[in-house]
Amino acid sequence: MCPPICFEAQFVTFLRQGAICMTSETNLLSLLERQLPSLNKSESKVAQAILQNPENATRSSIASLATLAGVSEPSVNRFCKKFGATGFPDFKLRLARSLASGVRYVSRAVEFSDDINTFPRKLFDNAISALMTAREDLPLAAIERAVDHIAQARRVFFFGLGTSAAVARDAEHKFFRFNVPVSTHEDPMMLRMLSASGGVGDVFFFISHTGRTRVLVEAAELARQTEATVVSLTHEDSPLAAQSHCCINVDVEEDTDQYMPMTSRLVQLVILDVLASGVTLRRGESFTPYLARIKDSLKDTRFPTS
Amino acid sequence: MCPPICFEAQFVTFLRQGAICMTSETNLLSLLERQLPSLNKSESKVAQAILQNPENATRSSIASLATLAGVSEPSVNRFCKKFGATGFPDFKLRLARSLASGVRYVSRAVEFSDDINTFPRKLFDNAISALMTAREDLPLAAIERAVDHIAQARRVFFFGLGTSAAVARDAEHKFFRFNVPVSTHEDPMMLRMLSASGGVGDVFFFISHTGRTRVLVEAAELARQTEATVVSLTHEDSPLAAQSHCCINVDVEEDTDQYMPMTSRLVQLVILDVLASGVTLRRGESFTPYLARIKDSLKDTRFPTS
DNA sequence: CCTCTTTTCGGAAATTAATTACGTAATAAA
DNA sequence: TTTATTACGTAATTAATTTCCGAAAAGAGG
Repeated sequence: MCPPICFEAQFVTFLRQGAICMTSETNLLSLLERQLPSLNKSESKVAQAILQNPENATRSSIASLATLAGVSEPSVNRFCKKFGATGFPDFKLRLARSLASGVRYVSRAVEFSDDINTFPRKLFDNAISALMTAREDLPLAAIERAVDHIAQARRVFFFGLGTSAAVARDAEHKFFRFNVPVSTHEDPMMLRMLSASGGVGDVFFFISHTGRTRVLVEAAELARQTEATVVSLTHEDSPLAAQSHCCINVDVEEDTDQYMPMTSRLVQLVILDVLASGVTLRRGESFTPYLARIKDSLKDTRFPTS
Repeated sequence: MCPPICFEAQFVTFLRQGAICMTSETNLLSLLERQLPSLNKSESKVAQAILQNPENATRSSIASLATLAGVSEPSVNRFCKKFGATGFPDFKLRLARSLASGVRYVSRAVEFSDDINTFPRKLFDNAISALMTAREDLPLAAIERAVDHIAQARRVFFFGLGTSAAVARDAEHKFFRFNVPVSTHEDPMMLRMLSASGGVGDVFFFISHTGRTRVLVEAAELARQTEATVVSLTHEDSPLAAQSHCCINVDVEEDTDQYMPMTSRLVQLVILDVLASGVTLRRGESFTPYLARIKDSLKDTRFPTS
């Protein structure tokens, strides 16, 4: 057995030989793409073969992949080790995981060269990846405090502008069920006046992707000067967050589509679902008949199921 | 080589022997859990060993897993085949995929016993899984036709009620950018009157989870009697779909949360993103400065980034 | 309770796959 | 041109998986 120092030396050698470091979270596919230019001949053959049909690569043996790439089996093996795997099977496993995470490209903008077969998938990929990222790092403490505030609220106001107005509207459709007066407003004058009118037990819930919209920040300032509680669903490092008693951080990597917000609002919506569920749980099991009654009230508005 | 009939006979035999059918999308972990009671002694040992630490199972060889489960290697192999894999490595791959999808349980409702550490994750899991399911089966043809209609439209009306009203509002915020008059309405009277007022080039876009809301279906009928085009984003087998020239099927497995719609609207939103992107692509690259101008118009409403 | 049938399961061989060792060719450096 | 280094493949080795077959256990019928 080697003493520890020996292992270390081996590891240094290993790095020298060009091992490619990868955090466990990085997507293997995109790593391959990025590294492609820096690989040597046979390695890049292997990389191309894999990228060309990654799904297939996870199913093949080292022999068939080697044939496909036009290299020898040891080359494939070396390739795998270079990318941090212990060997070929391990590499396949990592690859499968990357594929299954479903999001082939970490986050890719739609391009004008895309066609119907590519861009819808990209958009779904982006949406999924945004939710997965958010899931990994949920601000549970803030969520819990927000639930506390809402569950005890006398009134709740949801304020959002632009895309966030739709989110606020959605929130209104959820939270009215809790026996608390809920409203949404978009008129800046109303925002200011309502904010200034806040009192104990009022919750002003601000929704904003940037957290920098003047109208909202100023309304939050006004609300802050009252006895009311200011909750925000926005980016942590923003003027709006600074004005909040409780900020639920939504730090979605900037939307890849340049011209329309896409993914951030999805995360906001799911977090609002979380809050609504949190309040429901707080209300306790005895509350469900009430929710059921609300739901049933819609029965007669629909055509019966055949 | 066997003639086809032989294969078929083999397949029947295979099923007789208790092969467990699994669509490619079902989560392997939950399948294992479900089937656990119906397995025989050694099989259930294997299943338990896997469920107890699935992550570890993907990393072990058939030998170590067999030892861990206290059975022989062939038993593990038979187990794998029973679950549709071609063998142990293939099974590991499927398992890895299931794990990586991150959504351990296909779709689980929040329960009153849940706490802050479990229910937010469940909701995110459900949302992600809904989007992943939808992504696998995108109605591309319908999407393409809808994009055609919208891209050529003279006017577009987005009609949705309840939760779908928020979705419609979101759509409005996207589609106004295309130089086409867009509006959203919730008043049933307005819906009827507007629908009846349709003409060539008008697109009536109905959004509904159930596709059975009377008000919407009736409005669609009225619109259908005009020269206008009726597009719907709803369930394929619904009265609303029946009234549509073009129905984009959203077939999200019924929301697990009993009292509030959760996941279906997310899919609807992303599909609307897809449509908006589709129209943008149709408009061509020369259109982007225009989009940029719209975006820039908001600059002065925000506090500058520090 | 016994016998026969069916199913379950593991041992060992056979097969297949992956890895290592080593040598040659190619490339870069001296 | 020589030497050192890296890149790559053949062949040998090792490991892992699968198949085959028989023994044991569990049920079915008498």
